[in-house]
Amino acid sequence: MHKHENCNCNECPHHVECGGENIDKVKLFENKMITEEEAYYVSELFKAISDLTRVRILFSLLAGDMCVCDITELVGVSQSAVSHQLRVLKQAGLVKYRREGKTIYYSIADDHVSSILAMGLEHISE
Amino acid sequence: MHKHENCNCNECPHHVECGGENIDKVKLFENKMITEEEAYYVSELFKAISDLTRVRILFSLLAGDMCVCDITELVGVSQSAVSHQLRVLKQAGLVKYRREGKTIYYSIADDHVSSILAMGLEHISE
DNA sequence: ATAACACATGAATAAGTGTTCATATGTTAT
DNA sequence: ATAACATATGAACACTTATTCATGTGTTAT
Repeated sequence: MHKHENCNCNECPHHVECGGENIDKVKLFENKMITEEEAYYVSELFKAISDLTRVRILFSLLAGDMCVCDITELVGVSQSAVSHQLRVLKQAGLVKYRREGKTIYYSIADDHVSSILAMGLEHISE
Repeated sequence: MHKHENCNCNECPHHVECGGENIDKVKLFENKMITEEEAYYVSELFKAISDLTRVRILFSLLAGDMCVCDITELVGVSQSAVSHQLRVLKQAGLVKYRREGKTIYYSIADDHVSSILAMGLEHISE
């Protein structure tokens, strides 16, 4: 870390003293640090649960498989909006689907997803 | 549910047949359904973990308390950006902080947050 | 009091996101 | 084949959001 003036630029970190005491712990942890790629996937995962409509869809599906029209009715937005959001949830691996004739049934992808949802609900209820 | 033509409007749900078989389960579940308010808080919670920078900040803090300048160095974005995102995390109740002289130390708010982060990381590692 | 430091914040801008509207796709019944 | 149904999708628009830049606030040392 080099000497500097009071600037906020990125290349010239503007702390000298505080870095001294913690820098060892920092360096130590830098190896175990989550990778950029992992962090990205984690953020994408939670991004899929960060929208009101998608959350309502997911909690609806906790009751069991459900077709798009039922979800639409439960959530109370347009069928188109539900379809768009189901695609996001599908791409995030949070839901899966099966076709039965004209109807397509969506469901929670696995128990892991249920757990995450449960933790979220639990967390806000404190 | 009333008779309808082939329209996509919200007031005129366009399914007749598929509603028949599932509508009981739907009605049954409508009572236990997550409230709009709960869903909103859940979505806000996960929204706070839905950004790459914030995820990297949170996983950094899993190593222990850390001052803003160390976080800035670890995450590799500007100090201003880190401060802005720390505010989001603080408002979401995911981190807390304490002041020691000029330095402000941030830390994970509680074990619940750690659990949610761990589940996220675990989920993407499959 | 002044200067340097550690951090926060307001404004502005660019990029991303969710909904609606219109229409397309795939399925079933006639 | 045609019509009706269940769902998906592309384009457009309003809205949100993350960063940067400049500056402000609070603290410590001189």
